[in-house]
Amino acid sequence: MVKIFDRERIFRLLTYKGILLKFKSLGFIRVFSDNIAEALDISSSLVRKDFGIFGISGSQKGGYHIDRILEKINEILGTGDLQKVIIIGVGRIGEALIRYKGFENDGIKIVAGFETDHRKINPQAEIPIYPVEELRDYVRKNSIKIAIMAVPEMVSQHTYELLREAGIKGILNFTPTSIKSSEGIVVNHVNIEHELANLIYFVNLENRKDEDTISNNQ
Amino acid sequence: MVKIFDRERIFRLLTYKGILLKFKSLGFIRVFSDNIAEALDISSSLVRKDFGIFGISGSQKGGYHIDRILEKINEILGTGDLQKVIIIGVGRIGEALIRYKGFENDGIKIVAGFETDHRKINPQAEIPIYPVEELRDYVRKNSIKIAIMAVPEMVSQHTYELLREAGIKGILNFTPTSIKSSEGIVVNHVNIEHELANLIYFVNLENRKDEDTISNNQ
DNA sequence: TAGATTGTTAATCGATTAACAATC
DNA sequence: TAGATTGTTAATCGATTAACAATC
Repeated sequence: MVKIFDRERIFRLLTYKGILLKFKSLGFIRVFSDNIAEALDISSSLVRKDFGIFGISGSQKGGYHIDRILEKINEILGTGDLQKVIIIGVGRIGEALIRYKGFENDGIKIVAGFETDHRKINPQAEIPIYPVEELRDYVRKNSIKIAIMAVPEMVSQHTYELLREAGIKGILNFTPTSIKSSEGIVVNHVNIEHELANLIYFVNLENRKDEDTISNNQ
Repeated sequence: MVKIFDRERIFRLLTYKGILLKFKSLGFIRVFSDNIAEALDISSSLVRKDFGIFGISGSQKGGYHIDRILEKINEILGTGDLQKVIIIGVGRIGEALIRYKGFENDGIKIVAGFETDHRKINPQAEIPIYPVEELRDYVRKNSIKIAIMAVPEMVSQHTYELLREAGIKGILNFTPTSIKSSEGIVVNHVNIEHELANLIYFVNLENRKDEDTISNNQ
């Protein structure tokens, strides 16, 4: 049986990975749940609970072996064989992502981009840009499962259909449109407007709290 | 007293806003909690509960007035006066964000960028790019509270200190480094690697579940 | 041994959902 | 009136935390 972990826990696993790599680079071999907790501003109970759930064990004397945790995390995440990802829509954001180095840490590689604007097509580039017409064939030939969607809002629904028909199983959606994911397709959203608006809300809240405090003192 | 809503609820509020603007553009004047729930794949109980918490009321006959919900949402979010945001780090991602139109919907405007690379400085541009040395003055003179951090990972901690000293109150962090937010500063992370890795996990999970099903049938 | 940490259980907390009375 | 929807209460669910026995 495959255990199913929820989104938050998996995110936390990725955060553990990050901080453990940092600890490792600083020369540490082992960590206590407390070290991780403090670095990430969570409780050590939660760290131990997570590790328990993920089947990561330590010892009462020396805590946890960093390398052993990392191995286990990679195993759970299925890191190992390189994950090939394509980008559909090579505008500003698409291009920024294509050029972005640093996915390699997690065994992720962006292998191609797809565009409707013919001026951007460039099959000879290091990361080739193909016309969207070739999407379907490319996805099948290279058994691509993951796509990043970075097209204009207007065509997002249509693009979703294209990806679905091409056989894509997971989409990271940079479009502001919320897409109802259908049968067997996972869609995750990255909505920068919402992130900003959320941040602004909490910053203004701090202000308002301050004002409250002041008026309460009067 | 200022009510404090949690992160998830505020995000949902933003999603409500999006779908309601869509409904409105389709000519609708009113909605039922059910319409919203179905469009967003959540329960109508939750929609009504949220609305109750946010002080949005409707009628048993005609549901909710879209415009009235939108007004209330904007009121809660504090939309109205334009929110000025700066970007520190004008690399690929920073540049993509600077050029990105579409924040205006939420009353957000990127007003300036800051860079260490002198070749990128351009104070005459539509959205001017200044040297980081001018950050502090600019932030104070223009009472900027929000910054987007899009610098290389190596300098993220240092950049955080710069922003804090300049008086920034909220940071949207595009860096993979997890920053422990200190006194009175809100830090939100956008970690595209993690988003991708998370997506990949869930897609692979679907596969593994399928395999399980097959092997169970044998 | 004394002290510290893991692993785990039980308690707590909070968010979502179900259900339904009140209302139009 | 009959039917449908809101608003709200109580039930459920699940995740986090506190606490502590077991262990090194």
